[in-house]
Amino acid sequence: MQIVKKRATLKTQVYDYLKESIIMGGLKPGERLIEEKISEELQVSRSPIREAIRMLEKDGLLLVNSSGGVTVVEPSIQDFQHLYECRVEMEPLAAFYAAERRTQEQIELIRINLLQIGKILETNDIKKVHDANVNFHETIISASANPFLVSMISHLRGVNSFYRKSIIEENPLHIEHAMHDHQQIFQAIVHQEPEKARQLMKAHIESDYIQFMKLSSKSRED
Amino acid sequence: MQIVKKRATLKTQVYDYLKESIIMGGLKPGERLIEEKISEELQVSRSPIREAIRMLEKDGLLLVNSSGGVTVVEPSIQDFQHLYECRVEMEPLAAFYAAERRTQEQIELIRINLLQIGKILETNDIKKVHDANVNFHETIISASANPFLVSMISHLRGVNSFYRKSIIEENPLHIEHAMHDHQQIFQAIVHQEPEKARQLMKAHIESDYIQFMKLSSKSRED
DNA sequence: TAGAGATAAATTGTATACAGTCGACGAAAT
DNA sequence: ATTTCGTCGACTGTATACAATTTATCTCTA
Repeated sequence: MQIVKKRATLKTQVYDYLKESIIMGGLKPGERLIEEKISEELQVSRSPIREAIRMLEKDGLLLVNSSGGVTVVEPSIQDFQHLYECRVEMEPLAAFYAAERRTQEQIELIRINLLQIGKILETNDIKKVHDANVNFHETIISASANPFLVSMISHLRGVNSFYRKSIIEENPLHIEHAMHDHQQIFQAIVHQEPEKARQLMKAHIESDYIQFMKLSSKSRED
Repeated sequence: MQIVKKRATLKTQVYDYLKESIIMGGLKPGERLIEEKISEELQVSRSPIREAIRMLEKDGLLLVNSSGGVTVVEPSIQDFQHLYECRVEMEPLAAFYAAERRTQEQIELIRINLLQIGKILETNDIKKVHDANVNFHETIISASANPFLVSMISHLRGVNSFYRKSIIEENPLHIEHAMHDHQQIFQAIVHQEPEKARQLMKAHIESDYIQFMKLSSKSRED
């Protein structure tokens, strides 16, 4: 383990900053990024900025149009459908391997996470509940101990976060329901029941998807 | 559809060149890339090279070590195992959606591809057989009409190609077997039987995996 | 007024210069 | 001989300058 943190390079910092901005909504879908503007804003030359942009492009968060300009992606309903078609297979797969390979520490991490969610629920702090939920999923994914799976799912979840800010997670009923799912998935992982973990996770993601489709069709009626 | 090809920028050309070199083996696993060297070799400044490197890094083909230098990834047997754990779920998923969504043109593409393989087989040109096989898979993946699936699988297949150059595909029995699988998968897609296509593809990839594991364990004994 | 060119402004693409960092090599000290 | 510092060379990181393109603006014409 490295004790002294490696000095972060500018390109890394710019990358993190832009990614955060996109996911948190500071940069809106469809918005164009101007290298010079970012350069002024962050007091950094264009070189590291351009490298960060190339990375975000590969992450699927930025889109280059034919004439070189880059814009924040604008996921369509169709995109979300495609996203879920992937998530609904891959996260259960991660749960499967997590059940096989999880370490004792990882079990503890999840246990603590679940306890936290319980407490946070009482405070009604939606943002924190959401973060804790994301944390639950990420811990399981990383417990799958498959780097490809980890990277692909985090890619999906990155794009996914465009809608995560929306109302879905604020639906109290949905949260209760999710909590219950999480508990069950946790048990399957603790007891090393891969197939069960997979199926529970699949049902969980599917219910998330249905929830999303309901809300998005409702918002289109408005 | 854009008729006139967008003038390729240098960063794109460098990216393509390096990617090709890595996949084709001109750049060997573990080999370090020196920006200045590439710059001289291609007569291009370091700026576009650096951008290309950032992209290849995200593709999982290059690895940055802690002190900044980049090297070509050296996939371990474990990596291939992880790779297959993903492929064995995702390519069948692609076959599933391909069976649902394939267009008439795509069916024709696959049909032609299968005919070609038949002819090429007689000539014993291993390289061409291999290319045609890759083509078969790629057509199906793109027929799934899910951009996330397409991008993730092509990512996997990119890394996968490190071993594709090996003997596996040169095993004549394996080729015959693969041909048979391909025919069946094609039929399922033509008749729009998603679940059947999925299962056939799964069996197909699994047999590929078993083949690979056999060969790799054999080569370790040598 | 709409449209076609012609300019100018904005923005990206590429090259180059220079600063900072890491590692190898070697000399001095023990 | 081994260790410890320097020092030098090789690279990478970042800034800046300039070229090439694209986009906006303006003017002229029909």
